[in-house]
Amino acid sequence: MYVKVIIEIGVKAVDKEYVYKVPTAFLDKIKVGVRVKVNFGTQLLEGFITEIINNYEGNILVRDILEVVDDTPILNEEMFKLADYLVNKTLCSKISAFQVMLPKALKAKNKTNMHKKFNKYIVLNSDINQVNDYIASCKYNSQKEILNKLLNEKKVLITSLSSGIKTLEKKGLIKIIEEEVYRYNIIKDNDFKKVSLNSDQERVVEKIISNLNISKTFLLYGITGSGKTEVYLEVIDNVLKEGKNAIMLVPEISLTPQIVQRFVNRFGNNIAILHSGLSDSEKYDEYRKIKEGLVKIVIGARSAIFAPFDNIGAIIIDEEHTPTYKQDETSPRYDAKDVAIWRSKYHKCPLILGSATPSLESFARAGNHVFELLTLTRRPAGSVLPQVHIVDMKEEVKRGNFVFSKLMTDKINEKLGKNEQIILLLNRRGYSSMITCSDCGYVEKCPKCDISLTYHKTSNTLRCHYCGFYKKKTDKCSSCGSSNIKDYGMGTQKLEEELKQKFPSANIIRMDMDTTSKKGAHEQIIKDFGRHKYDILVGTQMIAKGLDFPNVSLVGVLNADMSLTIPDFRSAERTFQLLSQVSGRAGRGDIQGEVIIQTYNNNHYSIVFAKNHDYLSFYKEEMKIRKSLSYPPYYYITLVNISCKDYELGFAHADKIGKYLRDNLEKTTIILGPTMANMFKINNVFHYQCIIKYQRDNKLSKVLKEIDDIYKIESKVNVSINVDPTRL
DNA sequence: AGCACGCCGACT
DNA sequence: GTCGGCGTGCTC
Repeated sequence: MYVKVIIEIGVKAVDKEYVYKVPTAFLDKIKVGVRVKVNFGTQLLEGFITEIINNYEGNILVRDILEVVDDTPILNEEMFKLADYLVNKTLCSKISAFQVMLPKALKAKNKTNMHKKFNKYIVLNSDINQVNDYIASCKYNSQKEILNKLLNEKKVLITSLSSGIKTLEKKGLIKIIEEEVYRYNIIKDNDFKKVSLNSDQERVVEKIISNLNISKTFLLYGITGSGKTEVYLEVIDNVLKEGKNAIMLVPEISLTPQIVQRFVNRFGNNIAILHSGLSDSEKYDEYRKIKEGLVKIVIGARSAIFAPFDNIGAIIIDEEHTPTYKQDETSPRYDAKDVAIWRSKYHKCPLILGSATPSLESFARAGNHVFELLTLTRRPAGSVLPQVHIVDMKEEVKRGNFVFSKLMTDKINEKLGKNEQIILLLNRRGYSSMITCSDCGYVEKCPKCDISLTYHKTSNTLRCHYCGFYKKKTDKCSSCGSSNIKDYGMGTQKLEEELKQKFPSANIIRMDMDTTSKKGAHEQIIKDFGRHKYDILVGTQMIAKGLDFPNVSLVGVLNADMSLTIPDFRSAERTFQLLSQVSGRAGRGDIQGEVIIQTYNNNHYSIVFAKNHDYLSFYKEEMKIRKSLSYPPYYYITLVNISCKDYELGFAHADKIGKYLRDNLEKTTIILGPTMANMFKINNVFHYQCIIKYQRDNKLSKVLKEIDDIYKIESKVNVSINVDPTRL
């Protein structure tokens, strides 16, 4: 007897089935889906049995299986089929498809920290200039890589002490810290009372539970405060009554104890929570609880969609528009929504996508009756929407107010005087440099792609990283003629200084990547702010979720334009979503909330429609633009990224790939590029990209596979393919 | 990914 | 003379 085995190596070149012989002693232990230990080259490795075959007729010398690891299969039939789907859809390796479905603890190489409660991290221990000097003079690539990573990420999780880390620690450039792994400890509140549903919610719940045994996707479009969570709770309740299980995805950022508490109150300890704060062994514990049927509900971020239930009754994806449901960085580049649709078909159960600001893709699908649209439009009685002011910063700048408009200053003083709290939202700056007019806020755009042009210092040009269009940088703003144009951005630090100077009596807390890198720091800040330890909370997007504080009467958006000028065709959509979230947070009547949005683009439709809580008008306007420029949802997009350490060689291959795509895809398909990717040079590797736009192309998947196959052998040039990317 | 093999430069 | 750097190639 022989078996086919997929080896546990995450490399495309060995992503195939290898045949091994089964010694007679193991004959009864061999099953498809169990792990085995085998010799592979000179190494001892683990792999998964994918097929049992009776005889092998190839002429390769077949080796023996050394050990059978599991008594019962790790992979079931659904997982095999789902892996096939992922391989086809995202062009990932089979082993990476298996790995994404399983906890890391099952990996053979993962022998560290199985029972530890602490994670080890490395952080920088000296100033940035010193680090940069060291990088410039150091000849060891591993050390340079560590330092570069730390410069980008500030804190890096480590599983072992490499010699590079040891050396850097000895030299005092970095230090190793240990942090307790954060754990939820939520106890059912027995005093809690079930909220009764209003007629709107009842109608929606009825519709869903009358389809509990059908694979069907619902788009639950419910304005902020309309009670989507009660609908989820009720649907899950019905699913459990049928003896089935439920999966609910929420964005990592809103996986807060408060949300979890509501589910625990209703369903007790029937719930597994999967979030990034768990250690590998804790994730493994949760996985086993799910697999062994000890829990009926899974709540978690993106990867929780793979929860190994074998009788799913409903899948819910809350805040479905959130881009993090798509894994863009690492293979498999899957979209949890696609996996959810696949699983809902497999299990014949409904999928509910909920949002107050649905993605254009989902709303368009609802319009085409691919999804069924359900709406919740009623807010609870007594709730009052905040008053939203838009401030034109072009006028303010003329008066010398660069950071705080007059209205913002006055309102902050007013609220401080009444002992009420304030949240200030500082949009994070885009990742590439744009040239902004300080007088009118105009950012030069590509005439063909309608995205911001990025400034390239070396050639003094403004370039579009979608299509390659470029023009020389001029000294005058092409909108207002002002010569006051520069690479302008307001950092959190500058803002903080100005805040302290202007409002010296206020207690201010900052919340961003720097202040929340410690586990639990995020929750601590929210808790402290909720207890009014601080008057003003300043932060980036991450605070937009947690604006539900009864004593907050003013939310200020300091630079609404920052997300608008990010060179991405979805920048208007992202801006609308963010501002809607900020403006839709209703007060309970006792304190009237106010929102101030500062912007240079005060007439931009995404800002105006967000102020008016008008999703439908935004949708219509944005769809027109998407249509005229052939963007999603009218066209699909696939991104081909070509990277290479050698500038010339990288370009040559990118060019060749571009030509190949043009020659072999259908004529209706649009191919842009190759261009230099937005982040062109990272860690001395050059990145090029081709953008493929298509409505239907029967040749695409074959052509992409061909390219992928060629470059998994080529070692100097790396090609990664991203189907339906969330950003370009 | 590892690990071996193999081909060049700077050391006991 | 050799130790060790990392480019290349292979793994049932």
